[in-house]
Amino acid sequence: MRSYGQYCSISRALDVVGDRWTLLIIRELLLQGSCRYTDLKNGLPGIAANLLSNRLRELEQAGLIGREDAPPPVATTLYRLTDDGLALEPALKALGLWGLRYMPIVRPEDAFRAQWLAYAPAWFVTDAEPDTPPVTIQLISSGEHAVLEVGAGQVDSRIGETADPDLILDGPPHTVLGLLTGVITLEQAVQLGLTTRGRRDILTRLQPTT
Amino acid sequence: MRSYGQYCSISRALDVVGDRWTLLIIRELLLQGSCRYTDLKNGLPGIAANLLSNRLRELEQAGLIGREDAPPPVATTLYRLTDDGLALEPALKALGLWGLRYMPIVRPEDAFRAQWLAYAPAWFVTDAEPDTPPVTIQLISSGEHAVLEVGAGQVDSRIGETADPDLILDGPPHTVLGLLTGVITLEQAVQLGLTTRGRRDILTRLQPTT
DNA sequence: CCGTATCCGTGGAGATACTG
DNA sequence: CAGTATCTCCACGGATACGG
Repeated sequence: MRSYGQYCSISRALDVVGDRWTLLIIRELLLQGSCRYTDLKNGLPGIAANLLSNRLRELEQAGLIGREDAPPPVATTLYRLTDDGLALEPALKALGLWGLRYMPIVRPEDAFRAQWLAYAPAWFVTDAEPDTPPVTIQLISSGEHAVLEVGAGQVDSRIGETADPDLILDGPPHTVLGLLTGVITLEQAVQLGLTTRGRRDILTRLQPTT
Repeated sequence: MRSYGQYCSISRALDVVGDRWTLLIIRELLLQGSCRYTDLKNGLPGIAANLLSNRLRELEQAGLIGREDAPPPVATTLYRLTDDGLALEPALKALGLWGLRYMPIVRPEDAFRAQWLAYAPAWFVTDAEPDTPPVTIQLISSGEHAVLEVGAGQVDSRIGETADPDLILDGPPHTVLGLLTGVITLEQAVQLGLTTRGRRDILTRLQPTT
């Protein structure tokens, strides 16, 4: 990217990560951890193959990511964030928190991935009842699955399914995420197509970051 | 900007502010407050005039900035951030904090402005001795002037000059900002061209955000 | 003087096809 | 699977000219 040519830490940051797609590549590496080219491409629907290659090379030169050879069975290249790359997490969180205001806008053609279903509650929601026994919530949306573990004041998440969750939330992405992040009420979510099964009462534990 | 087409709050945020120059325009409006086209152009060295016009129009449509007519004497248009625009401050702070790691890299041709000298200590430094009487530091660098007020656990700043500061720091941008943000020591700063006048001892109050 | 509009050269983005 | 090569096209940047 062409430098802004300004002695300011914001413009210096954007000199490095201000290019199109760059911060989303960092996002995927944060969410997925060490992963392959194909995993990245899959987590970045819409990116061109050559652009992903270019960005990975640039990010490696900038020292934000590293490549390593995967263990024998697979024998491919794995990409992972360096410490400098990991240090972008607070910036991505702040940007994502700001972006929540646009999540009620529905664009049916938008792509959706399980890891995006998982990270939003983990990053933007806390457990308001730390002394109550932990509970598990199964999230289902657009065929993507994620599991929330709510307890000890924390909300943890992972992609996938769990047996015997305390609550199942199933509906279009904007209903599940809108409910969890506090931009719509349970009644509105149900109206918009959310179905629930299990202990609806535990939803009161979820406290969105403001 | 072309949408990323992903249902994720980070990509939604970047759909709005991910274009080149956009976040730097927000930065200037945050630092300068309500200001004129020319003030923005001056705070964004390197931007093309048409691009600034386009971005201002896009940002207005996105609801991040508003225009208002200035009071009679000047009779020009003033631009200011809306609440949605102001809400980007935490994201810019997080990005700027990350970008500090690149500030020791000296690029002599970089532009420099008083407001960038002012915001960095206010955003990234705290007062480690809240119960000690407040002190004033005059910063001078590349012909730009800023004043720091350190006290009550806070660091406030403004552009300009003050009479009778407790300390004057004068030197190249990377020495003044490097010293204040804790990336170099006083000895290193002096070695790199910083000159001081007054109470050097008050520098120990300044505690960089990690 | 303030702000916008136009023209043009260059480079990055995007789509597709292809290869080890 | 993991990229590379090629092509088209738009966005950016720079200069300049224009309207309030």
